Amino acid sequence: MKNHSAFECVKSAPIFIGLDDDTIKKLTTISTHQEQFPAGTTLYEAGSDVDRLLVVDQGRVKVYRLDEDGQEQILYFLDGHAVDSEAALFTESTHHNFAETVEDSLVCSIRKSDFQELLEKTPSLAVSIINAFGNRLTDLENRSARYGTLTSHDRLVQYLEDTAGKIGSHYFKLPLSKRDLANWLSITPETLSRQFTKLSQEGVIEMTGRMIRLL
Amino acid sequence: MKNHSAFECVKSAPIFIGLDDDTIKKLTTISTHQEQFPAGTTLYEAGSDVDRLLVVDQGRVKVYRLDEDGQEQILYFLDGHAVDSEAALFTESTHHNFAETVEDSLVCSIRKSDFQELLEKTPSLAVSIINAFGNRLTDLENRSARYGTLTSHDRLVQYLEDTAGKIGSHYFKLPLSKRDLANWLSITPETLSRQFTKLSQEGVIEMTGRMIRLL
DNA sequence: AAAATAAATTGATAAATGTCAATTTTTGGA
DNA sequence: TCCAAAAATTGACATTTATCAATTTATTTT
Repeated sequence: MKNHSAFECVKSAPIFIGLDDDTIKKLTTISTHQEQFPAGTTLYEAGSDVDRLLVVDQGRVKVYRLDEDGQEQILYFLDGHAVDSEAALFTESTHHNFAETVEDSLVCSIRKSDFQELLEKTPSLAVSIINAFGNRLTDLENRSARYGTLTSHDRLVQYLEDTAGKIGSHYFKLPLSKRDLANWLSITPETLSRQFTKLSQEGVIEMTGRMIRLL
Repeated sequence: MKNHSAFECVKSAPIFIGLDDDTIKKLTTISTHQEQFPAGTTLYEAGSDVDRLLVVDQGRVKVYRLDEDGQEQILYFLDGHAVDSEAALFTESTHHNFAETVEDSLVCSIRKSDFQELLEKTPSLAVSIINAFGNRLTDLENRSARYGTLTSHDRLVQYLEDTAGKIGSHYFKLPLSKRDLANWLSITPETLSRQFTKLSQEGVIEMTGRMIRLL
């Protein structure tokens, strides 16, 4: 795993896009250096204090919560250079969700208090964050609007098309286990498996293990 | 309909909670005075420019989009003193959604450019907005996490309990038409009707028209 | 590499939800 | 108040999806 500098880690985060290098440098000074976590590491748990802002430099982090039956409900994934705050960096004092790496990941973090202090001094930073939150909101709105009415078949097609678009190729490896994917699409693993079979029969995809080719 | 002053309209908006009166006054100076719209008025359409921030003082506004079949997908409602920005006040230049009053409503608005200017000068305003967006995000996350796996029966119960909680009474009038409610819960009106019948039989509610009593 | 564990698939069945059509109820103007 | 239009309800049926159980395939671990 390539080890970026803390500066690059912060600079490449979408939430900080558009900030001048001076501000980035200020952010870097208050950020911890990168830490490496193996897949399966819990980064925070429901009930723990929200004391820092996470920036995922490399890898993938799954944010989820547990329902009454102890069932995992995946809320979203953090990948690329995503920044997590659980949308609660300012109001909430405790986490409501769980965050766990699903791949080996590099993560740097910024302490909440340091961040708030800097924010008060740097309005352009605030605007960037509002933008980033706005984008997350838009994503979620899209998801709930589209996935709400679609059949499992169409939800899967949507997901595959979205993923191909993001990755920029029609041939890719599923970035999730099929279990997690089923959870993400709010269907059972059995139904997912059947829809994959159906899509193969329909000639929409070719699938070998976790590799998918969209036709 | 009671006609608040523009000051009260702005001050009571959750997004601006915690701001000192000076900042509120500044906001008031750049906000338009209240406008009254009858139910069914379209406030903006997909494709039009995002040029102002809406503050709903009284009434209810439905924000939705149209899918390929021309079907309405309700994204969220703005009521009480909610502020809409379509989460795109800074990044997007055009609306992706439609907004329509579902009750006679009082709305005041703030021009985008004026608002951005003030924001640059007033860090505490930015923090408030980040909080408000964060809350919206949390709401949406809760919705998609909870509603994704629940049956239509349980989704309806959840909704009724949430609504009773918000209104602060176990006896209330549905703030939506049953059509819109079905859409909101991602089920058909027929299924909704059957679930209402079932809840009545189970003794969970008493229903007369749009009046609901939660037992 | 073999054993142990977890993940994925498949089949049979039950439960939930959507669809279509007919009717009743409600709502909003003339 | 009455009438027309929209909304809500109900029934019969088709479709989708979940559930449970059994098996096969992957993935870890020793």
